[in-house]
Amino acid sequence: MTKTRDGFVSLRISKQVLRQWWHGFQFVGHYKIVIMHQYIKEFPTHEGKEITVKGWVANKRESKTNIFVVFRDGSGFAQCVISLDAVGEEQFELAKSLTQESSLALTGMVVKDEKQMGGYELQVSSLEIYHISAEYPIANKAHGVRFLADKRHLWLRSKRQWAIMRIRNELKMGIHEYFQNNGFIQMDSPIFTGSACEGTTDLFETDFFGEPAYLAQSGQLYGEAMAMAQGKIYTFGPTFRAEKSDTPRHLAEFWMIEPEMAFYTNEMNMDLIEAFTKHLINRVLKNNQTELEVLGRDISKLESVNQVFPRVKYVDAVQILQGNKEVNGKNAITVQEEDLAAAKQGIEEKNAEVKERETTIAGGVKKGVRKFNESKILQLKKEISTLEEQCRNIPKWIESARNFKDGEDFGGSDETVLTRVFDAPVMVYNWPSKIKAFYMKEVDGDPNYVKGVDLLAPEGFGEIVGGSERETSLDVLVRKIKEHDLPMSEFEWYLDLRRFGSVPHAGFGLGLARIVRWVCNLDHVRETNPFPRRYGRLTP
RNA sequence: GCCUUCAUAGCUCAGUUGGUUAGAGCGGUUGACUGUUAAUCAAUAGGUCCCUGGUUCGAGUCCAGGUGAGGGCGCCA
Repeated sequence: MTKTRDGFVSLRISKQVLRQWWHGFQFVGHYKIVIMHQYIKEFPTHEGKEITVKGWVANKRESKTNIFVVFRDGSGFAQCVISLDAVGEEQFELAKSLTQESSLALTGMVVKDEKQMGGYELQVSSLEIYHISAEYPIANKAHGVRFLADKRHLWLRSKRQWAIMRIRNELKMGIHEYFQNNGFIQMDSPIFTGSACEGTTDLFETDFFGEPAYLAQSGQLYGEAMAMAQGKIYTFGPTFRAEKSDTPRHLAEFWMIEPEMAFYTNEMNMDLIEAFTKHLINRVLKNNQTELEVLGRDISKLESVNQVFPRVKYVDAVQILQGNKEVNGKNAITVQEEDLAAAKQGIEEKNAEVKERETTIAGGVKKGVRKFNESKILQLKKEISTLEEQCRNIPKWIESARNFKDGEDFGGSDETVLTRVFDAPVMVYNWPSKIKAFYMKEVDGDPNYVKGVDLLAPEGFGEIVGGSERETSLDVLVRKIKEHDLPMSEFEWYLDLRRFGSVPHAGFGLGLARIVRWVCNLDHVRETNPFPRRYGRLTP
């Protein structure tokens, strides 16, 4: 029982229980009874009971005396059976008028049925329609990415998108849980920044009371200030990059998590990254089994996080990438050549199957058999075109990896080639100073390298975390700001952190979209955000 | 910005060496069917073949330019 705002006491109660209690129930004082509906996710606890659920029609199949509604209520999907006998003619006629995405309340008995997703179905005794949906544009079949992106506000209702958003939510909960349980304080870094430290080309400019202001690309420097006050902190907020990056890994607006820890070395930083990542993935594995199943995710690939993450120095990673150094008997270049050969063979096999199925159809078969073969052929052709794209790309990747110049940053394909030789996520550390940011601490005795670390996800997903130990010396920092040709005046407040009790500290940044993409095995980050903002897409 | 593939019904796609009246499935509508899993079966409506120009007796199909999209790369505290 909970007290409502108007001073009444509300009581969660089902219709059936209410009916049982009705005669013996005494109204004493100011009580109000609120009849609550239930949720599909709770079906197991309602087995054998009559309950009401409220939601939408995801799909409908109809026969003379039965209507099967695949019903969704946000908490899950379940089949609801409306039979003529149970609801009577009038309500059955009403049910016939239901279209995809019509909204309604269904009352009925929860019954176990192993064939159903979730293991239960609802045998409906009555229904109440809220709204009959107009013709719904998204059918229960394949659509193109452009069409779906235009219909994002509706696409979110699809089972696959439902699963992704739930996993995204679980990851966010896991992030807060991990940090809160480990002594971190969450801080909110500013979104408006007044200074354009490194030029304005990658920044979104806005008008701040007549002054130019820019949307934040990172909260890290502010996080460092807060870490000097609170010890261990993390930011969790939106960041904005105006780069014209049209790749499956980039968004113009994305959510970033940036922990910063006083008295942490890069070693400790890497330990944290590893423990943190393990926590997140294991939490999803435990709590999102249904969602992972909807996505068809290979669980064993995610379970690989429970191994020790390999830690590879940049110089060794370069050797591995160029094919000069093997990992567990695997050569990066050879693995790519094998992938290429496998793709070519796959194309041949699939082409042969297409021909075989076309011959079957040409022979004259029943409509059902023909349709089955036709849809198979369509699917095969799609798979073939994916493989053909691989055949075009892999040789370029091999070329790029072989000719990789020591001292440069890894490109998207280089990360893919590198991670293919590892089963677990891999950490690359001690990067060349030239390609990394000014605030990274130089490796002791070798100023050509800095104590930075990138976490690369397996299966070709690439960088999801970037971090480093921060430079502590005022003199070195001043020198580096000059070397990077940055405006010293903008960093005066940041340099104060090195003037007043400077300490060793480290931190990292995690892109939420990137980890969602990896966990859900998505081709593109555009599916990771409810309404993604990226180069070439601002609506809906 | 570069490379590459593509643009045909509301959606996903066929459309042969250029040939006369433009094809299927899904979705919509109507009807049939006692348990379906993207149900099935029968019927029905639905088209500026992206745009502009060219070659040709004839262009959805060939050529040139444009526009838009997919994939790869680049850019990328």
